[in-house]
Amino acid sequence: MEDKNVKDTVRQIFTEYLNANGHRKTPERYAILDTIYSIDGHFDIDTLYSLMADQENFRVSRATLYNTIILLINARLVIKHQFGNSSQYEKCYNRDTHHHQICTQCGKVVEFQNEQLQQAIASTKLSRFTLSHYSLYLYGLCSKCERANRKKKTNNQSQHKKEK
Amino acid sequence: MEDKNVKDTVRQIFTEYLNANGHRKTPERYAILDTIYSIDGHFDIDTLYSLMADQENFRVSRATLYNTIILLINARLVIKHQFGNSSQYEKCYNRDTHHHQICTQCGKVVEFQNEQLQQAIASTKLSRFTLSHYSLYLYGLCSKCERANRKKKTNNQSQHKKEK
DNA sequence: GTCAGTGCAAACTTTTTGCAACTAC
DNA sequence: GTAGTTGCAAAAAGTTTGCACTGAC
Repeated sequence: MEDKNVKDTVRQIFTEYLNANGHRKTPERYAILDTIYSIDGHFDIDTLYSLMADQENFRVSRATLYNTIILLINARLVIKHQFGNSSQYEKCYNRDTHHHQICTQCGKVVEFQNEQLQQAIASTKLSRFTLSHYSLYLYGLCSKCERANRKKKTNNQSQHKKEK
Repeated sequence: MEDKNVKDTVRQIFTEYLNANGHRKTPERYAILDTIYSIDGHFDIDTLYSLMADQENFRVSRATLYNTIILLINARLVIKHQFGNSSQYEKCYNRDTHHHQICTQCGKVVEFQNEQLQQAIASTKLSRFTLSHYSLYLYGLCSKCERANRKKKTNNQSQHKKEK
């Protein structure tokens, strides 16, 4: 039931945000918010689009998704990431701060937490800037790809020898 | 002349990279590398394209720019960022590690350095992952936009009062 | 001489925009 | 009733791809 509470809370936050900014409270907007808060991890617009069509049987256009997600970002209920080709989003209310570890080869994204890192970032003094949120992306090779590369390299070398 | 040295060095690193991977050493590739290393800060493909056309009077197609920049990334001479709409790149040889402060309103990007942050990130223990590089983006409002917003908000409120 | 690399244009993908229809207020 | 929203389709923006030609090896 924890989950239901979160959904109710974010709906309320969204309502307040819409009121405060003179936006209308349309069913589309709430349906989008609900769907997003039932997704774990990252998603892009296309995934969200299919998900809503399939599960919620509430069809919204892509244009509306783009419009609404901007509102949700401003309401601090969603954050936007930009790894890979398309923008990725994720819910951010009641979520622990986390960082992203991205494999430059296979594109796999792993989230991790690190108290010390968070602390270091939060305590950074910024001049003439009001921090709202941050993203830390660590790029590198996941163990799987690293192993694959080692294997490939060995093969290449033996091939080179053969050629010569 | 420091600058010339850097350009020579990166050209050499690139040559080694191309040799090691069986790629050809075309004039286009070196012209692109040279142009990139004469740019301070970030650039996108389009900027690079115009810059080469205007200044270096060496015309290369966008396709070649995309191809070459992938090689440069692999050679660790360029890194890729993804804020805003188009991918941003920057040279990375002989540059101090720095972080990015991005205004969510006007899109302005400011670089800054912070020893403590760097240390914290570098010393983070990662499981099953080989770190190659990282990006820290701090999102928020620059002082200019913040001031503008305050002004706007005040105006809106007085307008509301009038309407009522 | 060969094949990787290039330029060009077309294709593709993601996001934005213009406009008519709709509906929350 | 009216102005903010929506859906749709077209357009824009960024990137990738196919193909014929070129030039590095």
